[in-house]
Amino acid sequence: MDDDYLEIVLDLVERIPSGRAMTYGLVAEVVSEELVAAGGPARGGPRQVGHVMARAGGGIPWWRVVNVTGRAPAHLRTSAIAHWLAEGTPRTASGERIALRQAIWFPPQDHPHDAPAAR
DNA sequence: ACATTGACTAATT
DNA sequence: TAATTAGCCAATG
Repeated sequence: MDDDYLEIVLDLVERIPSGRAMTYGLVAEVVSEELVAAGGPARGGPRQVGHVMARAGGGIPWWRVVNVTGRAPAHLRTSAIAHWLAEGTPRTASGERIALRQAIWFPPQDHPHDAPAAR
């Protein structure tokens, strides 16, 4: 993937507020929208986002990006949980995963509570 | 060009 | 809730 793609993904991830989270799929969708808005073709998917994260390594709040089940990858699970605890991210009773319904975050594009018809 | 793989997801069971 | 299966998109061999 291009550095372009990488930049957009990382920029988005860094905008996720402390104590909140986004899923890989959601990140992928927002990035695609950005690409289209920039005049390019939509590309990438959840797995591409994952690859970007892997390449970026540290230096970004990777623990705020989780899979759709609210869990972090096996090898990072423990430290991710520590971060969630430190940030007060809503977690499930088991503590191993994030309570997505409460923690999920969407970029501030508009958050109208009742405007489902648009687009 | 084909097969495999991966910080994934959605639908079934 | 957890395990399986089949898609998915792009990179790699």
